[in-house]
Amino acid sequence: MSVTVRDLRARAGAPVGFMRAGSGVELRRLLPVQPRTMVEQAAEAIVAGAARGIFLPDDRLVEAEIARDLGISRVPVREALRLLESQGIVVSTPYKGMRLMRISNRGVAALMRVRLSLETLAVREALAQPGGRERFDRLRVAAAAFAYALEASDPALPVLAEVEFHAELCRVSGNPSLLALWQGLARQLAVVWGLALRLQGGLPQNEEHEALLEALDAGDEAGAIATLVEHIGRYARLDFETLVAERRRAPAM
Amino acid sequence: MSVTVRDLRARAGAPVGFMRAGSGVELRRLLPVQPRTMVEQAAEAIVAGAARGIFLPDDRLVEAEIARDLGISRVPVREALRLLESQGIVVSTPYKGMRLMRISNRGVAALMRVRLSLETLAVREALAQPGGRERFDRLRVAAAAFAYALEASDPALPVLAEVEFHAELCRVSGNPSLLALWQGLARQLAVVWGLALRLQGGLPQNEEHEALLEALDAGDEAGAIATLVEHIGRYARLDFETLVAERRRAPAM
DNA sequence: AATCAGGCCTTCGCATGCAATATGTCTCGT
DNA sequence: ACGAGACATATTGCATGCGAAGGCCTGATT
Repeated sequence: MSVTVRDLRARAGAPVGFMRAGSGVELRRLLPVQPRTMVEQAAEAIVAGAARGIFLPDDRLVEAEIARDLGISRVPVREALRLLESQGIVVSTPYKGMRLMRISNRGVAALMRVRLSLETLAVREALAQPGGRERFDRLRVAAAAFAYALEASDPALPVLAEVEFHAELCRVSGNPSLLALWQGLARQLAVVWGLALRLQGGLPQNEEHEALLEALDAGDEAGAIATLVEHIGRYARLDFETLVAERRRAPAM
Repeated sequence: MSVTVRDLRARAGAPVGFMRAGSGVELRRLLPVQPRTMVEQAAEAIVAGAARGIFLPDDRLVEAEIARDLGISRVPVREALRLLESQGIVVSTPYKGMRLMRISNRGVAALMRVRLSLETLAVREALAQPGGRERFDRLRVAAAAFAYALEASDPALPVLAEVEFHAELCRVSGNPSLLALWQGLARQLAVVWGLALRLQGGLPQNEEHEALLEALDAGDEAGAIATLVEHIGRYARLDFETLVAERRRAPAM
């Protein structure tokens, strides 16, 4: 039990956007420090817990339990859960509590189609943005970070880096609505990917990032989109349902 | 002040999904009644208030004030605001409070591009669904409801019906992720449309719904998407910034 | 033996209260 | 007069507590 506490707290320090400082605004030395409220930390801890397999899909998320583990009261936990609810990570039934999102193969496939649609738009708008190839520098940094994360011992790091790479793609599109929407999806993806962690072939390859970057540099919209289709389509072919079932039988795996 | 109370409470009864019972599952007589918590009602009341012009873009949303107006405590209001935050309707700065989303012409245009991307996917997936033309019956109902709402005295009704029509479009796509994402956008759209209420040309025309339905019936994907582009592009050409400025000078208008 | 009713227990929903932070104002010194 | 510092107020963030709804177990009844 106390392991869960440590785990959640530890993860809270390495959230989805863990590389924000590195890949973000490099020029401004002192980026404005925003006070991190319990709510955000709780939300990130819950997502991280799900991505880590501490919570499995369709598991019940008991407020009091999470609050105890995080060492805070139920109120910020509730708010965090609400936040996650409208992002589709948890589903709430009044007076019955919250559960982690269910994962079905159909659901993941549908999710990936939506995601592909958003990222296709991101590619189009990124290419339509003014500026030269230096627009994509941050994307290059993210790709490098991903390659680096692949070498790390922690299998969760590539997942985070992968999320960050695609977040950058949406960011360079210059469309704030697009980015916001994608951030919501990213958390769902983090949960899904958490399952596929140890699956060979589940992790994306760095070559695909490079290929995407090359197509972007060349202004090759169709090529970039084709790369995306391939890159994202990979996940839609995995069998998440049996993965969940296995994980439920052997939680330690 | 007590006007605000009444207004918010009244609107809480006619939320964005106000026609859910009518356009929803017709066959099952008794659809399961879910207890409506204060949080949902508060969220809908806030969105409705924004769509009504009670709150203008970038206005501060003081928890205690809203709680007083709604006659509830601050806790559910906070949760509602969190919910809206992750949908982009309000932006929160820790210890400084929540503000309603800002509206800029660029922002609306970007939002509309994202929306168009989602609805394009909706059309594609809806056409790919099995079944005959009866798949779109609910869409037809929504279109009829919109036509009916145009005749109503309340200028807010067509906006709600318009939202509902497009929500149906996403629903018939059979893609739950797509629908969920769109629902989040819908609330932003409700706020934006609230501004354009009295603008001639701001309201959509029913003919476009009919044209879309015809194209869908014919299985004409390109035609349907072209209609959507036209239909949605209409909004991107409005000048929301001066609209907000005018509204702020003459709130009673 | 199966079923249904009743009570208990868990958990959620919301209210109240206090601490923490920001902001406006006022005074004081230069 | 102008700016800096300190106080006062407004508002948010979080904790605690109580009532309410749902689930479960037990036991009585058919």
